[in-house]
Amino acid sequence: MKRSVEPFKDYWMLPGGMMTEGLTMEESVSKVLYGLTGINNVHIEQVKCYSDVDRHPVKRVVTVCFYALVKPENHPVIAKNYVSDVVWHSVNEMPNLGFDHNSLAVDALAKLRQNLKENLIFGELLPEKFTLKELQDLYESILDESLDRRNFRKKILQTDLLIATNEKKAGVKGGPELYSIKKK
Amino acid sequence: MKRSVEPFKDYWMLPGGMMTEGLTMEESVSKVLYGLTGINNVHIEQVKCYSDVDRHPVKRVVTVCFYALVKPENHPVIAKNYVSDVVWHSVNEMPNLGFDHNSLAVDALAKLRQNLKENLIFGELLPEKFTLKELQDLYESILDESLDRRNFRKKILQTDLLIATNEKKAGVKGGPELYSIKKK
DNA sequence: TTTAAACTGTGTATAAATTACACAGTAGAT
DNA sequence: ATCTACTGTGTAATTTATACACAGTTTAAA
Repeated sequence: MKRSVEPFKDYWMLPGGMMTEGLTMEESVSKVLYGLTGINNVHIEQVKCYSDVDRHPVKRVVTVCFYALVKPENHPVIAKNYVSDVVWHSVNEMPNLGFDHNSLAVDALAKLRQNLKENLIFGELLPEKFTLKELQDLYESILDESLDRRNFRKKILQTDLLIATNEKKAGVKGGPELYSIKKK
Repeated sequence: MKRSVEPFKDYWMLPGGMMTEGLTMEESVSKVLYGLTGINNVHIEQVKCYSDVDRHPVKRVVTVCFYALVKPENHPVIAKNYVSDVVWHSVNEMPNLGFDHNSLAVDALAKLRQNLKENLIFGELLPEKFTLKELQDLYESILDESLDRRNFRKKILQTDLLIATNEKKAGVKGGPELYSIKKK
């Protein structure tokens, strides 16, 4: 989002704000995100805590960074509060960010990739039931590499994280099987 | 350490305390650790932030957990402040801890293992120059599994993280080569 | 000083995991 | 009815991980 106040006025930055008394960090993060962008009800994951003394030029700010899994079409963004603009940037073509947010973005992306690979956490980025092609497309866009279709399918199925629903997805040629995440 | 005040009086718990104004989280952690146990000048790594509203029964406490790499013989411990005893417990025979510190301990151990494997971070747990045997012993005790000596040696050498010093360790049969961590 | 004990350093064969790759079948679009 | 775009599947080749034994060196003990 673009910041409309000093310091770092007119800089792009990640959405951020204060913790709320009586809420957990996670609840506060969701509240801040909603308050600045209108994005609501999304899955978040903790990245890391930043506490350098001078990371904010005016006052002392300790930040715990989270990333959120947001499907843009589900969440039209609205700039609110001290924000003049909210825009989606490709992770490969990001502007320079204010504060130390370049570091936060790098760390968050690394954590996202790790979580996708190790735990298959993708929140609402896919619907409840999805095809292996859709899952592979998600992997490829997040990891930014292309994967062999047969090997991907083999590997993902033998992890035993998915269950076949015995339904086929309509509207797509080939009539692919729909899968869902196995709940433990 | 054993706590001498309420709440959780006489419970075992991990050393913990308040952040100091003007210090980073890392500096505060070192100061707290020193203030409670006398342990000083050790490598620390961040684990995770905990913010459940009721994790402390009396007041609201948000904690960022760190682990430290401490070689006990280098740091005789002294119970200070509100601590009645400081003792080393094997990770396999730990008492039940007060607050939510059982969770913190589990998460910290997992992070330590991950950091050892992925980044070969072991702080002062080995001397500047060490033998492959000493490194393997460290791996085995932290990971709690035994490793094949030849395969370990092969694997660790091909990571290119170590350099041979062309010195041999005296006082040990076989006259093993000393290695040190390659600084980047 | 000789001998024993405890350790170091090394290579190869086997098993397991990962990678590369092609074609027949199905559903939608024309 | 035909074309197009997609799905679903197996095997061979390569890479990586595992299992395993013996000769050489140094210290400690006799």
